[in-house]
Amino acid sequence: MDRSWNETAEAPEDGQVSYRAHGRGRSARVALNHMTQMLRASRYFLPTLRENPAEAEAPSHRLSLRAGLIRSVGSGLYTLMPAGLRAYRKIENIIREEMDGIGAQEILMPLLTPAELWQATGRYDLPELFRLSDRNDRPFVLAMTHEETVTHHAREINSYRQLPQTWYHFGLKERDEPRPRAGLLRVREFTLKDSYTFDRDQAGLDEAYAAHAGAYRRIFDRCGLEYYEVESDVGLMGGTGAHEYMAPCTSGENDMALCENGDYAANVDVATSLPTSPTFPASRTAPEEVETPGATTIDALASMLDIDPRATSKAMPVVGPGDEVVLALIRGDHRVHELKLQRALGGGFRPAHDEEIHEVFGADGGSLGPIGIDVKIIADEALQTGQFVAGANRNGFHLWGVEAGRDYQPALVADIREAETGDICTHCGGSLRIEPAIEVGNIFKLGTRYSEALGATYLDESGTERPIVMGSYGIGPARTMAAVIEQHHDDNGITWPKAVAPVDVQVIVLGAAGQEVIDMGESVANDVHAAGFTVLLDDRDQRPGEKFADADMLGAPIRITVGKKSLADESIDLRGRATGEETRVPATSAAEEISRLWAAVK
RNA sequence: CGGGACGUGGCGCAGCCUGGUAGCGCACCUGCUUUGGGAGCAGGGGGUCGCGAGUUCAAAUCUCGCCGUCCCGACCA
Repeated sequence: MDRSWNETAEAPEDGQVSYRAHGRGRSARVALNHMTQMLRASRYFLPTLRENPAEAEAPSHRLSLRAGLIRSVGSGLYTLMPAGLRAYRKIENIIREEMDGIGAQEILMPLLTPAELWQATGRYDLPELFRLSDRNDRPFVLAMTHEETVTHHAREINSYRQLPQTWYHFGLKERDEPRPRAGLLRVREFTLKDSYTFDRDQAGLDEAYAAHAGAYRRIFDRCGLEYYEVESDVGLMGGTGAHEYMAPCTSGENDMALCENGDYAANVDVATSLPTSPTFPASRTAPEEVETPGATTIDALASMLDIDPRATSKAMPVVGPGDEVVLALIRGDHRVHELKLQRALGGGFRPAHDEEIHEVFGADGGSLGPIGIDVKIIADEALQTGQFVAGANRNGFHLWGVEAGRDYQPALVADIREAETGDICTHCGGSLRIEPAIEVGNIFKLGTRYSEALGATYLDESGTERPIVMGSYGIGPARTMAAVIEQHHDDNGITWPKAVAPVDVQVIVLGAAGQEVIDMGESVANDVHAAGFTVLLDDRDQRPGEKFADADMLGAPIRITVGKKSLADESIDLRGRATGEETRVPATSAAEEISRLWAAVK
């Protein structure tokens, strides 16, 4: 068998009893994993749209609505319609197989959760958390993730002999998102495959983590997704390491830095890179004042002095932790990355107000610099070498030749700038580019935060009580489905990878061509179905154009056309959705030809 | 939470400025013709114009309030 792996169990030669799904009183073909079916468009609820829905902009959002895969119930709330659920189940099955493959055990935890568990971990007050009460006023939450619940269960683990464990489930999550967007890409309710590992120590966690990374790569590979495994910020959860699986697409919410040579990929929140080198003006032995009337922007300054904007520095006064005014200093052409600066400051910050700036610097924004002031300076790494033109802290003036270490002493030199396209890869010297991507999965070394908070401990060989070392891992199957659509579509609709397509083959019977053509279409569809494929037979009384358009929209990997022409020479037309290649084959060899073509399509 | 836009049959929209019969295209139902890339003709069904107040003889239209939706940003275990 050269079909995708999860389908061997459904092949006709497996000897299973075959039922037929459609039509009362008839039989449906049932297999262990999922059914291959013979679906009839005349009876299948596939509400395709002829026009673009006004509310949908992202390609996956637009196409899932137009192909009849999803319908909205409210902001960030979607129903998967029959065809949408079929694709979703394909992805779910792939995930389940790979999780089982690394020895993970499937469980199912409730959505409704006693508030105590969340109070115990200090997460009860998260703004995204839906809170509610029962009739006796007992507080509950709708789980937005299941660390609390799973750790509650891990309290039953007592001995090192019971470790390691890996548990997973496909569970609903509820999140009061500030802004749901783009169809399935960011929603308020969704099913997450979340898994949790329990180990004795960091080494065990490292192993579990690596196993998950392997499984995740296989999952996304099988789904036909282009993705990058990138280091990510451990965020508010703390923890000792994390990666995200990022699928590049125009609708992506995160920016990634990618090396042209493929040896570096990171979320810009944590990306490190080297800036391109400026062309410096003649160096000075000491800072030298220059009049720059009205030049309060880097562009204006650079053109007035006729210098490379990269040879300037830019000052951003902020009020950091402890209400202290701090000067963040970066190169003129760079942008401060807020999260990085926040990490360097050790807490949140806000831009300083105009009055605060004037009081501390004696000058206004646009003329600020690091010299002659009594303020803590955080300088970006890019300013370490070279002489830069900096603000003089005197309106209308700048300084030539300002050098870190010689002319001012930064309290801290740190990477606080946004990586940008054109930066140099620290690994290989290649060129980096920035691309948007959507996060389809993440893996996270939690450590002992939850086990300590909830008292999930075990006794080691020496009888010492230790907290269980945990990891958590998530994949959103519906978001993955949306990401697949983002990456696999054209002007006419979705071009599904075969492993996740809602149906394998669509058979179009053209027009009211008469009973003979209909019979031929039925016969071909039955043959192909019997060969182990899910078939959608378009037996509707519709115009050819509409049937072709719907077929393109839904995007089954292979389309078969049966029409008048077929009667003449007993032939049918096979067309690959993604390639558009069409071939004419004898109708009697349909099943055989489809199997052959199937092996070739992606 | 800040900024912007929108809410009128299932879908896409016009009408609103300048108050007076709720309209168009698609879809839907019936009949006839048609059928290899979203048909034609004829007939037909379907709308508390988001909700609530107010102004007015009269409100889809003007005023105020609320709700909802989308987009940008902030945020995002």
